[in-house]
Amino acid sequence: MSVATAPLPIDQARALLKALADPLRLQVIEALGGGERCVCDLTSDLGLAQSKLSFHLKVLKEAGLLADRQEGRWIYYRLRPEAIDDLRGWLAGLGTHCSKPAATCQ
Amino acid sequence: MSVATAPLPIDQARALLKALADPLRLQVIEALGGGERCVCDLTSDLGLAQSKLSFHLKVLKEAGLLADRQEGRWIYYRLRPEAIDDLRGWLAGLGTHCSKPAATCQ
DNA sequence: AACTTAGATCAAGTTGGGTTGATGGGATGG
DNA sequence: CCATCCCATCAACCCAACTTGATCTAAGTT
Repeated sequence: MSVATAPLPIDQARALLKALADPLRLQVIEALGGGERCVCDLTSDLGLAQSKLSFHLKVLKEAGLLADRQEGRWIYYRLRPEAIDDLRGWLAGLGTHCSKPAATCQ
Repeated sequence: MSVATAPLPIDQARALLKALADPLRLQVIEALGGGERCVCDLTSDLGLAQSKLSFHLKVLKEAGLLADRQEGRWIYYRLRPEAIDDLRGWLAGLGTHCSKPAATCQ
């Protein structure tokens, strides 16, 4: 069983959504969905300019979606599934009361 | 119990994320989380210019996050929780294999 | 120490997308 | 009809964020 996470503040939810809402970053996320990778592998797999990938990795990391570690001169990035779970939990709260009928305008 | 939804194509996931990744649209989503509302109420509740709200409602609707209906001269918008569930399901698939260790670079 | 490689950072250029104000169009009421 | 209200649409403007190419730093190598 999973531990219930505290409800995400809306600003943090938005930061996660914004970080994910980029086609290139989603490719990175999907690539890392298969496991930890070093930057050089991501660069060649996705066919990206090095500075471009570095820019997007930073965005994802600052949003809390990625973690990294250094080993020699290589840096390995991995997903932080907690961040994704937090966002999923936040999204779950949205639809719960939405079927309440509107007060009729007049 | 809920019916299992087909896995979302990545482009559609991105469209949903992009639509949600805006502070104003998130306010709209939250407001509609409480139930259906007409545009005039949303305009006054959120203190928005009418054309601005209309623009964002269109974005959300085209992403599949909102549905609307007309009644006289008023138009009521409501959340489509299926869209949110689809996105949640897509996010759930991301973290499942991400703990696989990286192949060591050398 | 000099060189090479992995990756981050920076400045300049470009653009997608949000904002603003005005106009258009359908529905109701007088 | 004519006026009014609700909402969508359009054009012009503006800006945050992405891209590009160059430079910088740190770790290894010789």
